[in-house]
Amino acid sequence: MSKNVPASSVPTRDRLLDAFEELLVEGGERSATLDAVAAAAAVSKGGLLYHFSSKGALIEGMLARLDALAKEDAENIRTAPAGPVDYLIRTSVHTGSPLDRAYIAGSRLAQGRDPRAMQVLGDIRRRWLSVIEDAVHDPDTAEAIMLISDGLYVNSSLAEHELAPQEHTAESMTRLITLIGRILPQT
Amino acid sequence: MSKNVPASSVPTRDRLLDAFEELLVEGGERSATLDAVAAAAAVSKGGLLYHFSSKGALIEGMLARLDALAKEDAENIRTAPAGPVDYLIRTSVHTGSPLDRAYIAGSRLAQGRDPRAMQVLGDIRRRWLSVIEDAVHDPDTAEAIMLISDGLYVNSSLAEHELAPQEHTAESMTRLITLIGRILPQT
DNA sequence: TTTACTGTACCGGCTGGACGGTATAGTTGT
DNA sequence: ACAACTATACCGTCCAGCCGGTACAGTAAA
Repeated sequence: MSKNVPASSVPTRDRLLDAFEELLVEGGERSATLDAVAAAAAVSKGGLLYHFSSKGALIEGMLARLDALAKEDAENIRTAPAGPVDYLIRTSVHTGSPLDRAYIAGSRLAQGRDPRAMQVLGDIRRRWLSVIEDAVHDPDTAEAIMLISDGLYVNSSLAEHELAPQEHTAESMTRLITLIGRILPQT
Repeated sequence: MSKNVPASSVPTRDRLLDAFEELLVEGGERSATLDAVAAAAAVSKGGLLYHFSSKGALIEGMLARLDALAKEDAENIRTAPAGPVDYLIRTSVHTGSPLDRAYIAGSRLAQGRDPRAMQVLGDIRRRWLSVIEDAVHDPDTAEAIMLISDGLYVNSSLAEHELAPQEHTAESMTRLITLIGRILPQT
């Protein structure tokens, strides 16, 4: 009955957050019930409520972790060797990174009209846009690049589970970035 | 012989579909319950189930109408006086048109992982992409334009109810279209 | 033209299951 | 001893789907 598995090197709290995100990504808001989250994290329902006293607390915990990851990422974008635009576009297709998963999970909640999730996602986008604006020195160009990034995210999200409208391969991303080069202000 | 109810010139079936879409758009998947749909359409629950024998049937009815609207729209894009790209981009921000509403409603279901909704949305996107490809004669450029369109849709959807990351005005759309002009293959 | 019947459109109460949350008694590792 | 759980039972609410009605329009034979 006991899980003495060494898998529990990860704290239960984080495993619960991971399970919550996974359920949101795979099955949408409706499937992410407290019972399901507890089961997926191999924790009893009581155990879940020990760490997060309500579903709202679970959501806030998840959004807080997303926000922290996004802050790190903004710094990665700013200091990327190949440049912010290259980095942003390439990381806009899902790689299965913690930030990816957390971001999609947050999107699911935002689609469910959760105001906290909408707030956090809005903040993250503003942060990214600001970094790109600093890099390209033109608001309209920055906005266009952000739109492409947004589009990639959405498509990647739909494509994740079969039936992609189009594969976004490394080569196609390179061609896309070349194309974006044409809208950058001439230096 | 006249209808004693002049207000409901719209058939009940369509009013139910309208109400379903509205609830999906405004409140997400969770709020679009059968009771809520019936109430919003000023019909009893029994009346709803007379027209749509299950929630699945309601979803399928909504998606069928969306698909029909999208087919008309693809034709509008192809034959637009200002050109397909101009038309596609300008109609990617929400105007409150029936297609807009239906499309967002479909997106909500797709985020909830409904395979029928994902299928329909995928078909629609492929149709649009195909029209743009015919217009710009380059797959990569067409894909980039579609990504911007996707991005506009998502942002418009988040912006709809307060807290837009950025207003998308008529002027900013014109500037965006000018920018897109730079990635078109030289003629 | 009355009576009997049929189909369409709709009402509203009910049930069973799922979900969020509470409670509580017991267990395990440090 | 205390924190970190497990296990189980329970409550109120919400929801999808079901069912027994009602109202009425048309139709058709007597």
